[in-house]
Amino acid sequence: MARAGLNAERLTRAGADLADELGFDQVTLSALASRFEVRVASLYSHVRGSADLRARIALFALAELADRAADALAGRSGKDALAALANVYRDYARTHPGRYAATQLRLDPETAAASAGPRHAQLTRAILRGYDLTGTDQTHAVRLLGSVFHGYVSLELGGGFDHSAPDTEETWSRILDALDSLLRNWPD
Amino acid sequence: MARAGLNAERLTRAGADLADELGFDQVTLSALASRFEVRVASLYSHVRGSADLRARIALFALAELADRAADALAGRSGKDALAALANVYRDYARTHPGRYAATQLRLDPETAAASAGPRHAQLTRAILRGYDLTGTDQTHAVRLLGSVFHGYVSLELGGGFDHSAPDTEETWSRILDALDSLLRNWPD
DNA sequence: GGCGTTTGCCTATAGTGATTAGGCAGATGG
DNA sequence: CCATCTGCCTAATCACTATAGGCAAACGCC
Repeated sequence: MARAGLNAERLTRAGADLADELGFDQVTLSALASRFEVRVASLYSHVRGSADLRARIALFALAELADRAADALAGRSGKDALAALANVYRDYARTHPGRYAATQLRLDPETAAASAGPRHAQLTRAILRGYDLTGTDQTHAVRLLGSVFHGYVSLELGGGFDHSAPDTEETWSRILDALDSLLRNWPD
Repeated sequence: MARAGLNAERLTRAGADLADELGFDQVTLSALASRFEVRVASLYSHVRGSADLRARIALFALAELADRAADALAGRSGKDALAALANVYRDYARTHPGRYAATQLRLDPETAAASAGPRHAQLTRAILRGYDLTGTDQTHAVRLLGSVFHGYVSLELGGGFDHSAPDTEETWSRILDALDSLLRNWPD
């Protein structure tokens, strides 16, 4: 019987594709097995089960997103950097909704700490070098930016802004203006 | 055989409780049936199935949350109103994580339009009366506030702010200060 | 109070996905 | 070239969803 050449990484990537096509919660071992024309039980040699697969997809997506963010930030600063990072998140969510949904999976503490999650915080913090924030205000600002990016993107993706004018493109650009202005005039 | 007195509303409320206890995606007809000491098939007389139950829980939670928001806003304006609304969302998510997760369920367009979703937008817009924003800037600000509230609350709930100092209480209060300041000095 | 109708909850059955145990054969290495 | 390993298999079990059809409790009417 011909071997399919499965391994955890190929399964994870295929699972991520499946997530983008069907939605993250439609990622099943059955669907994945069909894709490789293999029996479901065969997957258990490579991943521990359904939960493990999802966690792997989440880690993969977090890392991929952090890589794109790092690329986008290279050579930029100030508002330019702010917009670049924000757009990476938004574009990623729009082009890879399943992968983006995966990044929101709750990981257990050790896994989360070893994930690319902290890199995201670092990248956001890097943006603040172009602004005049010190001490704990930096952390507050990192959290605010994370909240806005994640909140906006997930509301837009979830259709929360449908059925209301004006279009989201304009709002997005005005929000970036507002954040830039806020960071330049951060209140004590 | 004694009747259990089931109906859609009791099932929805019990489902919401189940969501808070086990997580929204652990809400199953099986678990709900056990809770009422009834067979799973019996639930189908009251809800169309699992998806219908989840949608009902989502609508219930959206309405409950809008009611609390409306209560909290009564008699307040300016930053006082901003903080009151923000805290309603945050407190709801912390005390009722399953219900809060339910509010993020993607509803089909007609259902969404008939839900309490638009009321949330209206309540947020009401806050802006205390600030000097006109025309489309109001909509942009509504979306920004929605993004921050939802983003912060879901990151905090998802553990995204664990393992990093300072505590989230301080960040939350500083974010409210920052939003108030931003709304008072909204850039053109 | 009896009686027909409604309706609430039941049993039975079937389909899908997750998971584990154990087997066979293709790949690998001395 | 044979022993071992390992990749994928079949088979079986369990949980949840869903539908069809049945029985009896509740209800309304006289």
